[in-house]
Amino acid sequence: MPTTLPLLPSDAAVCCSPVIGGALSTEEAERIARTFKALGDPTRVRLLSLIAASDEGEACICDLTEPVGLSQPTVSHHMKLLVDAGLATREQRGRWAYYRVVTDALEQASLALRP
Amino acid sequence: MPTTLPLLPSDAAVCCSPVIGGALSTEEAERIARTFKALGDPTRVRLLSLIAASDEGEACICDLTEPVGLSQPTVSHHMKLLVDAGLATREQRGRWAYYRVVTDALEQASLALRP
DNA sequence: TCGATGTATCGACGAATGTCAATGTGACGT
DNA sequence: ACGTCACATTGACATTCGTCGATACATCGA
Repeated sequence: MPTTLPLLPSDAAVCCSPVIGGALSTEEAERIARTFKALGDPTRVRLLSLIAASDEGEACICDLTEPVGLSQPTVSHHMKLLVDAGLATREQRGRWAYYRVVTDALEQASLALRP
Repeated sequence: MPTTLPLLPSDAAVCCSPVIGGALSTEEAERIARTFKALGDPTRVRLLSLIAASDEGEACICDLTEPVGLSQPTVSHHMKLLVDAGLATREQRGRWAYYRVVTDALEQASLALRP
C-alpha cells in the first residue's frame, strides 16, 4: 500500500526552498505541496489551533471531537493525516492519545512562503 | 464541556489570525484553509515558482505549459484556481494573459503559520 | 474579411478526499 | 475475567479534484 511518507527528518536544508526565489524542482514542489495539502482543510486547521490553544499545548481526540462537530473516526482520521504530514505528534498515554503541534514544521512551512 | 476561548473581535485585519496562538473560528479556519488548499498541489506550487522566477516576474500560459509538462487547458485551470485564491493576478495584454505572483498573499499565508 | 494564435470553457473520466456507521484493538477498573 | 472506555481501522458512499480532448472565444496580422 502506498504509505504516505512523513516529511523526511534529516533534511537540514529545508530552510532554503522558498516558493519564490528560484524555480522549484518537481521533488521540491511535491514536498512543499504535501505539507500545504494537509493544511488545506478547514477542519485540520481548526484542529491544529485547538491543540495549540489547549492546556499544556496538547489534546486528546475526546477534547477535539465536540469542538469541530465531527465524528470520532473522522477526527482520528484527520489527526493521522496531520501526523503523517509531520505537523503533529501523537503520544499514547494510557487509554488516551495526546496530540501536539510540531511548531518547527509550521515554521518551516512558513519559511517556504518567504523570499 | 468546551473550554471557552478568547473571542476575537471581527478583525478586518488579516494580519493577525495565526493558526497557533488562539483557537480559530470556523470562518477563519475556512479562509486560511482555502489559501493552503491552493498551495496543496505540486503543479500549482511549481507554477508559482516558475512565474516568480520569470523575467519581469510574470509569465503567460505558453511559458508555463512546457515546464510543467501538462496540457494548456490544465495549466489554465490551475492558474484560475491560483487567481481565485488571491495568490496570482491575471492581466490580458493582446493575445496573451500575463500572470504574476501576489507576494503579499504569500506573506500573509506565511504569517498565519507563525506564533 | 479571414485565418492563425493564445486562452478559456465544456464535458467526461478516473482518482483522491471527507464523512460516517460498524467493528476492531488495547488499556484500564472492578 | 469481564465490561468499559478511548481510539484506530474498515467499508461504503457522495463529493471534489486533476487531467485531457474538443471546442468556443478573443485578438492580431495579412
